Amino acid sequence: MHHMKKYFTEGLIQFTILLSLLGVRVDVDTYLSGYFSPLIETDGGPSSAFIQTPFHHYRDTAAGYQVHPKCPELDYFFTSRRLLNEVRALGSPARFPTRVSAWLVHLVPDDGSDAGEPHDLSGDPDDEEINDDDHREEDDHRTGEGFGRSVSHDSTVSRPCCAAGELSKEETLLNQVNEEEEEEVVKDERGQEDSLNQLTQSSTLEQEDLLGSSTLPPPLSGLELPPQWQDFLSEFDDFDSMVTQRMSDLESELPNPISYDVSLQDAMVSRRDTAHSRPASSRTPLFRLESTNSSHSDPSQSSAGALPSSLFCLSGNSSRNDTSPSQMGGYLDEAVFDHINMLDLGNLDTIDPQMLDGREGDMDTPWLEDSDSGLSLESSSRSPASPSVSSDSFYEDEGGATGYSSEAESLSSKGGACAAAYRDWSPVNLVENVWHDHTYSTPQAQNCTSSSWFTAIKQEVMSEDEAEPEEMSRDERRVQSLGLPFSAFQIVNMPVENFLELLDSQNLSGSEVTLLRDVRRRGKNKLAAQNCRKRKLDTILTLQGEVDGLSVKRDALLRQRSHTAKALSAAAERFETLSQTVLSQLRDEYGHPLNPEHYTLHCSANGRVMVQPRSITTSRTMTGSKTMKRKKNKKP
DNA sequence: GGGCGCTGTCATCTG
DNA sequence: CTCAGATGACAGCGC
Repeated sequence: MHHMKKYFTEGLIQFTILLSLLGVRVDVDTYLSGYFSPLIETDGGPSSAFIQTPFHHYRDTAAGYQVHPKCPELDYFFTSRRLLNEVRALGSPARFPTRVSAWLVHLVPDDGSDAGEPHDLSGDPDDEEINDDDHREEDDHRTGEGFGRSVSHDSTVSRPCCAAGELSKEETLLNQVNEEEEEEVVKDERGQEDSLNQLTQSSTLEQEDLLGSSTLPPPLSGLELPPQWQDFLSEFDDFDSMVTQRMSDLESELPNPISYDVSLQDAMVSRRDTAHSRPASSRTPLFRLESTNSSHSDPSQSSAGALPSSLFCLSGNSSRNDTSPSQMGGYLDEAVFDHINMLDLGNLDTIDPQMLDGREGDMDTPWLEDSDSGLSLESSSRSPASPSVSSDSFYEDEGGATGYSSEAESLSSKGGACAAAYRDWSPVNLVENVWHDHTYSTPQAQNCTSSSWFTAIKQEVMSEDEAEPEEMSRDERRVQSLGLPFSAFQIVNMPVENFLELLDSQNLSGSEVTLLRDVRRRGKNKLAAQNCRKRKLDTILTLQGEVDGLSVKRDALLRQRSHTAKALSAAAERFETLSQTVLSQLRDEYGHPLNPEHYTLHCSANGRVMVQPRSITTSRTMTGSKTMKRKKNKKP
């Protein structure tokens, strides 16, 4: 019945696709809701694909396990789904290039050779999940096997032209894989999982082994033992295992010495979140991912409607339309996003969403907001073309700085005037990112010619004059008193060549030149001082975190030492009790019971247990101590 | 009024 | 040498 429904559904989809190609829209969601994920028709015309928008549903049916893989009419469906998979794979930059290059090349007509037997991959849903999950996880490591398998599942759609020979062989082989082999694969994967689990448990086992090896020696050997000895030795074994168990308990009782490991960035993020009330939508992990992608992607590509830009559209809609979290989770793969967010790129969420949408920022954003001198903190690292801005800086710098780098890069790549780039700097972003920014580059207009720069700045000043004047600093007033069409902020942040050109072109006197130089120097130094202080605070916080972590670790070690000492004391006490019990049951050559005060049990290194007079051990200990003392005396 | 934190500024060093 | 950045020290200001 299940297969009949599947085939009927496939026929329905085929018919629907044909109708859609003719321009007739058919809603099959009502039927497919219980079988496929809802199909949403895109507006891209006949070439558009049916997209299973909820990625989680899509993931559950990934690789066509529940869809008949041999329906050529489903090419678009599979292609779109594969592309969506690639979009989702954007979370892992290492995966994306390989698989996209394999899928976007050309379409090979189906020769029917592999259309005979569909893979019976839809039989066991558990296997599907395992295959799907493992496939995604193993892509990073087992590119050959994982890729081959993925190709085999979608072999009716298209074939990768790169490494075609190899893949086609694998494909042919894999098409002949029967159900048993699939089960074996699943078993192997489960075995790998088990091995992984074993690996994760290995450390624990090693610890237990170490603890076990540290216990008392094995039972008596080489002695003729009476029945009482056998009982004693069995009890001794129990004691041995008890000590081991106790040590294991101690290990389990001990908490993780480092109960938390909060990075400075996390601390800064949490601090920022509490200190600034930003819209929640702009701080969601969803938005982080897209910011990350935007940083990775070439602006030209993103503007050309590449995959990242489509993500931006998702972002914009979701953030603007008040999408519920569940809906967000339905549209995007949190697993991928979490993976991305773990890449120390979380602070990219502070990029203005309007920037990501390619829209112009707030044109009336005042630069001089919170500084009485007019040289706002936000000016730091807000250059549209700072010398440090490069695509490589994304990987080298810390997140906040990188976010600005990408932002500035996108701005400069738009080819707009530098003034427009200045206007697009939202001061709010820097206020939040200053905790992450350790480059603290100053804004500069590197890519602008001098004339265009002056023009842009003058236009900006004109627009700025229309805005309400903030409380001006001394330097700001001094600059304005000179009648220059520049603010102190601009004088501070303009490139040095532009500044020199300004000094030459304005026919300034010596004192005026000195004043402008001082204004520029003070402004830069002010920013430097702010950055320096923040850096110092970061260092203090980092060190404080390290101190806290080390303190926790020290406490755990002290507790562990206490527990170990107690266990050792208990073991010694137990050993003494057992020794007395054994000695009381032993007889000397005259049949007299051994006095426990005069004899003791000695456990040798080879596992033998011998009865020795206490005087011998005492004398041995004495001689040993004397030898040690002699050696110590000889050393100096 | 003194303490404290923040901020701007200066001097100096470094790259 | 110039410039930019970093940093210690100091002063002013507000709480």
